[in-house]
Amino acid sequence: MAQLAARNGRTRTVTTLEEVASRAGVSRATVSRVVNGSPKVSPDVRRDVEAAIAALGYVPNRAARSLVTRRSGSIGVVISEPAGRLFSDPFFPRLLRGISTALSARDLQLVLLMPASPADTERTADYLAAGHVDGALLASLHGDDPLPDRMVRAGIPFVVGGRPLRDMGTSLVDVDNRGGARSAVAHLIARGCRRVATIAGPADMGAGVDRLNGYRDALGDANRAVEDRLIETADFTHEGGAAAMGRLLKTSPDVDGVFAASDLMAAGALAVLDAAGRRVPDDVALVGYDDSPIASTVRPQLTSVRQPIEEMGHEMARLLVAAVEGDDPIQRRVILATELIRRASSGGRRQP
Amino acid sequence: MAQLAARNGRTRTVTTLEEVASRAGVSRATVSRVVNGSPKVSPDVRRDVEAAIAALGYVPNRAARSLVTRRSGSIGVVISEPAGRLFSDPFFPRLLRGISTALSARDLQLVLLMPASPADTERTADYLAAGHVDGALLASLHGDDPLPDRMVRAGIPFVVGGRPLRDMGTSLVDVDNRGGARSAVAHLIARGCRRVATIAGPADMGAGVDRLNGYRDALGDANRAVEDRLIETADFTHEGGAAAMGRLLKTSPDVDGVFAASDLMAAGALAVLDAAGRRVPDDVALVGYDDSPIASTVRPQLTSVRQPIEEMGHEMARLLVAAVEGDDPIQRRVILATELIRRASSGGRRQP
DNA sequence: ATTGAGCGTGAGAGCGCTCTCACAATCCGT
DNA sequence: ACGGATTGTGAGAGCGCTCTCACGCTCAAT
Repeated sequence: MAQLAARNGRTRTVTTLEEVASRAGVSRATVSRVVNGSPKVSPDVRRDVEAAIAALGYVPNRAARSLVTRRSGSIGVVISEPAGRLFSDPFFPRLLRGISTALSARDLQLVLLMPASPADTERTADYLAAGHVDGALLASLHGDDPLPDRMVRAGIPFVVGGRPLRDMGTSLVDVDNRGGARSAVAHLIARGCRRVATIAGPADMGAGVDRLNGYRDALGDANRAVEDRLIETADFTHEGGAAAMGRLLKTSPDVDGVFAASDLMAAGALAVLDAAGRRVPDDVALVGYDDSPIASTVRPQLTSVRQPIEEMGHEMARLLVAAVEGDDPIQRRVILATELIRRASSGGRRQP
Repeated sequence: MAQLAARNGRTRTVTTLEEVASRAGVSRATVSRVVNGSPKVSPDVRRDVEAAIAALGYVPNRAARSLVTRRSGSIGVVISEPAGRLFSDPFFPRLLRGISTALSARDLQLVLLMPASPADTERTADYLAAGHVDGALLASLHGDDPLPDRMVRAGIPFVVGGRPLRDMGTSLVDVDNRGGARSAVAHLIARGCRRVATIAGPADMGAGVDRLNGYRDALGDANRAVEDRLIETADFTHEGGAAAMGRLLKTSPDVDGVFAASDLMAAGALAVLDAAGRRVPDDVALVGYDDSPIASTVRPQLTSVRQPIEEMGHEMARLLVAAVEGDDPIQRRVILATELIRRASSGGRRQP
């Protein structure tokens, strides 16, 4: 066995195919076949080889394998989020968990990339384009992100999570933001709200735009006009939501229902309503989005739209693996359904 | 240039050292020296080679390099957290961000591993022990995690983040949980609280134990006795904190100060105090821990202990890189300072 | 002039694996 | 019993890189 002198004086032993082969009395090629599950190995030989592998604790060397197969066995996951949502919302841990379980089932490594600056993004793009990974998952792209273009040019398969504003027709997994928002607003209308306002997300993010459209859809469904004065835009944060609610109370004191495009904004709105002496849900019914932990932390607890985030990660990984392994060049788009979670802030369950 | 037929019909070109060498009119070895920054290359040759590299867009093949250097160029980061804290606290995104920036500056890949079950943990251990990474970072180990043992046996360098309960004397980075808790409780005492209770974290986690000890320290500093009835244990969650506060109000209605070992528990306690008609901070002053987003979301905002989490990630990476690259077998332990953030829940800034 | 050190460069081996191809052994149908 | 298909196995090339070693050159010291 090769003695690999570790840098700290300890010694690590490494077993090679060759050694397994000689112990089992077969050739390297045969051991390779056993390791890779080829069917063309007789049962007795297979048994002997497996015994030798177990006895020696053999583990294939990934680098050597990659060198010849031209596959790295790893997938890049890019999270290019400038701290804001990254640090206030458990979205990314959940997404990563979903991706991780799907990839490890395929014995693929998850290489995490978190560019923190435009220069970083450039380096990330270089890294991915250099072919160091077999494919990439791009989460929460912002408007002008150069990554998709670079990937296309480099010919690296990738899947985008969350619809980017500038949709390029690439493979995509998203949650049904529009449908979720629509059901949230429909719920407020069904509950009896006459003036339903919305605190929309940023207009430069797919989720922001889609949820606003869902709001419009629901009003249309109920044959109501969309009034500009009832639409305020914020940045998904607590402070932004509070400010937007303040503006709303000033311009439209008659609102009796608010759909906030994130729980954080809903919480901010809640604080402002509270301070203004408006009771929730009696005077103003409130619905958030994301069903984040904060939704069940504030009082009253927030009715909110739950998204299948882990499933989204799963699905992204599944699509990418299909693109990498299969000869399937088809662009696929998956939209996952959301679920409205009814809590006290909108008067709980729908009143008949 | 080698034509690499991508599986989707597109074609990718790959440049090798050999091609760069022939274009620059030198040998492979010389190009290798330029790429790796060896000083033994004459300026003119270096210039020619660099020009050829740029012209061909050459990028070294990591697999081939790994095969001979016996370094993978990647670091495993293990987050073995069973969903609870993972999804409610931005701890991990921040830690990952810190680790990521430190590693990418060294051109090391971050391979993320998120075992979701004991079987998964076993596979993760196998993976790491097989030497597929140059080292590992283990975040938030739980009591009986088999990882450290396996790593030691396999001779893979690693650094632990957050003191595990069963401390094995390995390299470690932690925040000063004990000191942070101590300063939080000292703050309550200085503010004039006479009966300071604590809602402690789980006794099977280092952070839980350390923060409880910090509570004891502060009482001792003030020459006060530690009363068991003033110590309730919970699981770091909102619900747990609420339940603990409920018990506390029943057994010790005279409490006028509470130190909760997490913001989530503090928020739960706040809701219960509210419901019980106790005003915060006037009747009961409250301090949390983590300075998570929720601390500034609830009303009144929570005084809390802020931890330098990104720095923790940085430091972990730094230590590991030193262990991997240097011939430094020394076990190092770094404890990072915390900071008390004063807000309304404890009456704001210290009253003179 | 002669030696030796020093420096830049090239030749070539080899890292551990996969995969093609050739070959030997077995099987079938006639 | 015989040719041809089928099956399991081994030999060997080669993936792209690093690294050791030898070689030729220059230059200072003798």
